[in-house]
Amino acid sequence: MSGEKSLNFIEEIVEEDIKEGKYANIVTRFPPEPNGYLHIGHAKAICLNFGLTREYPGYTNLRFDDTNPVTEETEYVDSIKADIKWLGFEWKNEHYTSDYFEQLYEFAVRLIRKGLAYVDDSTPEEIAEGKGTPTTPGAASPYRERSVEENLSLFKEMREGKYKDGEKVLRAKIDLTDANMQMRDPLMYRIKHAHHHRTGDEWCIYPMYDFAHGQSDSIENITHSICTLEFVPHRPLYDWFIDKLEIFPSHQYEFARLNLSYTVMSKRKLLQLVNEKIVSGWDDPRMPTISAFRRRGYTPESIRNFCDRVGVQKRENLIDLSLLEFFIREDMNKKALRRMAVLDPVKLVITNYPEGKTEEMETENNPEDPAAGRRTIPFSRELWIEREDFMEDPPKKFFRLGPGRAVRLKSAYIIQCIGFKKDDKGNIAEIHAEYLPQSRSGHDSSGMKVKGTIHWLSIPHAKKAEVRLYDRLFKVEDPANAEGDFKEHINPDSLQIIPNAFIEPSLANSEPDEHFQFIRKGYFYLDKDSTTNNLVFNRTVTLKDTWAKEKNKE
RNA sequence: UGCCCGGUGGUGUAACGGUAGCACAACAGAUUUUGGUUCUGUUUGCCCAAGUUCGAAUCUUGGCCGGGCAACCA
Repeated sequence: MSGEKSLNFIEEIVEEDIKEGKYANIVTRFPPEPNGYLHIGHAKAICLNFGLTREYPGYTNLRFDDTNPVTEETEYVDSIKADIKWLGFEWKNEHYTSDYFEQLYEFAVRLIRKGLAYVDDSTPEEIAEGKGTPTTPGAASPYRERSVEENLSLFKEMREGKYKDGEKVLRAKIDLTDANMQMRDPLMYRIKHAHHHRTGDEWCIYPMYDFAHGQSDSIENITHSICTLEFVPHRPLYDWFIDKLEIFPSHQYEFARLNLSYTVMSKRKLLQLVNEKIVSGWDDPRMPTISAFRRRGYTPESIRNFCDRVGVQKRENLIDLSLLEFFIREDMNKKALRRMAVLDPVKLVITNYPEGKTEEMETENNPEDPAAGRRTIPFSRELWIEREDFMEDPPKKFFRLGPGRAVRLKSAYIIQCIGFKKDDKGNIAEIHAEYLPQSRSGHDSSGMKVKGTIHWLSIPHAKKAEVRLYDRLFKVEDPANAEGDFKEHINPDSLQIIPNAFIEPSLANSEPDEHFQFIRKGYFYLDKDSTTNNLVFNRTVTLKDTWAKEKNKE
């Protein structure tokens, strides 16, 4: 295989189907339930489904699987559409399973007529008991042998609202002894006197997912119906419905869902984090949702590249968070404008620099992209530098400031530390240094070489901003499968707010959608909480930090 | 204990009977006015056992291990 891209197993199937002439065009669909926000796991499914119809002739539908009115809301419909578009994909048709309710009802009637479905008055407990266990066969319900006529009229009455929630259900009549639990007379319809986000109060019976999903695929002529592994045992049931109903044979293929380390991926758990206010909302930048990644400063490209790289397979997986971080760093390195910001300031006084003097220092916006241009930054006698860039008693490998040590101020002068002051509590309050006038950036005739370069801001010129630093939401790699409740593993330091960070003047006019690198600190993105008077920056991701590793070795 | 799915370096993912490769991570070095970027190099792997074959990660059989299935959820 010389340089050819290797295909995943679904692409292989599609390619084979097209080659054999089974289909001239393929149709796929992305079928979210509007009961939560989309997460990075959905992104994988989106890239797969929409990606397939980019590579091969055909199209992809968006279908909202809205068969459970109790949990579904229009807010979720809107967020899902926005997220798919943001990721860069377009659907051909927008459908809702609820659009097929009448058709599905008719399908159910058809099965009753064939003697393949019956109304059951049993309680949920009785039905559960009647299903048996994986190792013991189930037993028939006493209502299993009702006549077609009786079933027809009872089902009609169910629809008409004659019964209360839970009083009756419609079940498929298959085989209570099947080794596959899904085939033991599964429920097709249940009664729910609930308001539906689209059909309102028109219906009081709703189809189960298992009776809606496959048929909806069939109605839309979906050729390759792609879903996750947990539905593998359901496939024989879908095939059974298709066979008995004699409708378009859509085929289901299953892949392993994406798991990401240090987070959770189930909508139920994410909803808990939102409802219990552990995070500020579905788009809290610590969440693994698409809207959270967007807010945090991730780009569609980075997420698509990530999804490409993780591949499509049937084995369980737990992807390293560092892989996702690699892709956003890769993208940001090309795009982000470099800026100076001091997050934890300490004052530096250049004692031999004239008081009141200001110089404009020129510097590049992005060393990786000359087209990004250059800008100037004001320099003066008193500067903010990062507290961690000074050590009173530094080790040999510390290439920053310490008594007697010299560093380059990025795009400005080389300075040498000549002393420092402490406050009452023993904290460093002020650092004193002298600069080398001949060492000005771009005009350096000092002949001096220094090992380190640090960032800085002129105190009289610096502006303030709020900066939010995020870390992984959980302390353990796989919180969902860790000992105890997943919430016990929340990382208490996942959010650090710096209300008064300093930023360079040019940053004061930041526009939304601009990505920045705060030099030596990481990539940052303007948060939606920003106002003209109070800019808020989210840290998208840190830079790789080999010094941090070096420090940890001790 | 029934049925189904799956096991390739630390994590992902290739190989389609013919030299186990790629990415991330890790480690070492070079370059660097970001301890970033870039570049170079290194470590680490076919779940086990039999069989078929000149040759097996790949095919067969048996084991072992992991996951899923018994919601009026999807």
